[in-house]
Amino acid sequence: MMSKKCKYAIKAMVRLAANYQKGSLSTAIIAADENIPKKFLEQILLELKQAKLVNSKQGIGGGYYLLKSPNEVSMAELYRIFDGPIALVPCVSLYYYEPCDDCPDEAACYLRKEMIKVRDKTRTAMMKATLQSFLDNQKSIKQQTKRTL
Amino acid sequence: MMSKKCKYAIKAMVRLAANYQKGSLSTAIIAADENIPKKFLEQILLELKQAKLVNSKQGIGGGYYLLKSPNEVSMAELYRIFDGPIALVPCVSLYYYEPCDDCPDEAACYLRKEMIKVRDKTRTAMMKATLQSFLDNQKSIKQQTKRTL
DNA sequence: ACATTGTCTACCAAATTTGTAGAATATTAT
DNA sequence: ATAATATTCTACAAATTTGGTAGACAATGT
Repeated sequence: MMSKKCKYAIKAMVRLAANYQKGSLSTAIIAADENIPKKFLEQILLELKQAKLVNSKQGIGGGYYLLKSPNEVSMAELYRIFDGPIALVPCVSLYYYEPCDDCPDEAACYLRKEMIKVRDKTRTAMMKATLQSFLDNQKSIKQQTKRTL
Repeated sequence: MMSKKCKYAIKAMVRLAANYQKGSLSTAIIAADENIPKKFLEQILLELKQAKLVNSKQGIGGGYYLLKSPNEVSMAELYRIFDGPIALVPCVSLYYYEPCDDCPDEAACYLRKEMIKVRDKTRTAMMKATLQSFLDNQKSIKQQTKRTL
């Protein structure tokens, strides 16, 4: 499971993506719109700034804005920032590699091959899930509810 | 990431799979072979028994043995027992469904579609990773080290 | 000057993880 | 019978992670 922090980050990023190149959004607005505790969201947005995914402006009319195009930011990237490795075991992680402490000889590990397969499938799917794809979903959902009215 | 408990469970199950229909193995032996804290492993094996994946015999010569064929038990099943949902968010979990508490209207959630895709890819890969596939890996690794000698 | 908004650090409660401890129970060999 | 072996069951606990809150401070626009 993904942490709430990570899910909040995704929702905040989608909100910023919807506002891409249209100025900045305040934490308060994003928090209210997306149902995220404001003070918690502040920390999250700071981390996103450190990761160079967003930038901010202080003062009245200030807030956060996306630095990259919505199709350049994926769930995989956000997951790694907030929840760490996508891999199920550290010894097959691409970005957070560590030897497993219960594993005396990595080359002899009969788990790795399947762990790598799982990682790759998950990773690919998570990389395909870009902010843009979320925006597209949002749009098509809105279209659908409009039709049913 | 997978919990250590789950990883231990997989290793223990592979060990039992290697001994399938050849009698029972004691906790002590499995713990020593697979580098798992014995007392912790006891708890794990009890949970596996409750899940009807293994059975046990007490007393001298006793221990645990696999109830199902090695190709009938997958990593997906073990993951669910020890780490819960494979899905990244509760609202797309097949076995542990729950509404997300930050989500007012599930039908309007623009995250679900991609979350379902990720879940399905991960799930499929985890279901393909059966105890038998681990045994096969183990065998081919042993063959390989034999050739390099 | 003042209201607004982000920045930074510290703190905190609850849950989860990763075990350990020990007594009780069942089984088997002698 | 009894000793040895092995599972069963319950409780406990330290360390880490999660999901936040609080408050002082800094920057910015009007």
